[in-house]
Amino acid sequence: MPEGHILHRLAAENRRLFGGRPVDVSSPQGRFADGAKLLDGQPLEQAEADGKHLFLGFPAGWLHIHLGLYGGFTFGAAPAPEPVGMVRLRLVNDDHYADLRGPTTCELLTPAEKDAVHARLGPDPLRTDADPERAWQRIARSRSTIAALLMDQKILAGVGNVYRAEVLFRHTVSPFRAGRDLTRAEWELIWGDLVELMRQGAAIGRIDTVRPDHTPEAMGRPPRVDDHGGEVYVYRRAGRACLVCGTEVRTEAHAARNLFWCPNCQQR
DNA sequence: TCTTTATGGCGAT
DNA sequence: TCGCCCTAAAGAT
Repeated sequence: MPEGHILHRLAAENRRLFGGRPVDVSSPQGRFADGAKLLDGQPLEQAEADGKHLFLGFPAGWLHIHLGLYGGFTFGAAPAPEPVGMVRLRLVNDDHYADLRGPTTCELLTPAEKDAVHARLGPDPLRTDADPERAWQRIARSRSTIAALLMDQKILAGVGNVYRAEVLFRHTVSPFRAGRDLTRAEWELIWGDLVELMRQGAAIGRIDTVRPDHTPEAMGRPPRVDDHGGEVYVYRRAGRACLVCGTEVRTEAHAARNLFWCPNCQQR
């Protein structure tokens, strides 16, 4: 269930549980057996995220993990139980274990290869070294829709389908507007909002985007939590009433991903 | 016991 | 734009 905020949490969690001490590394499923053997018994020295990429630093190299659409970590207290299902990677020390299932990527990289991954990513709103100007330069010149641009990891790293839908709603921007038709002021508000929303998402571990004045409580409706565990305006709310104006929220496949928007609040 | 779905991304066409 | 890869859980039959 990974957008960028989750990866930053995972970096912190791995650092907290395994940082600075030797880790038993294995691949119960077998698909990462060779890499696991190289890392087994080494201390975890560093952990960081960039966009949706997670990097765990060991003396033998950087373990590069990308969760893809449905990869995920589970953590628990030692002793680790018998692996359940397809456990690609297992990290264990005296106190804790972590299981990784279903990642798109789980590989060992050299420092140069890791640099190459960073180089092909746009600025990540959750990183202090992010330069939003790099993203703006590309958006301002692009004929692609802002919906497609926000999801393009070369333009902006870490934003996924939920944050895309929600940040466009919050700024009443139609997903179908071309990047080059956005004003600089609109972009600056969107970027600033992403920084704030994703920081909060990283802090609490779920995506909440509904402003206090639009919560069900404030609107006099019964409380509600969406499927993904947070409160959102439009993501996966197709056919239901917009929390602001009551218009039916729409959905449509756009570049192979489901897009959600309010046709009244977000006019072209 | 199936089929579908998912907060991603890649390569082929 | 399409098919495909990774996996588990929910929904349909």
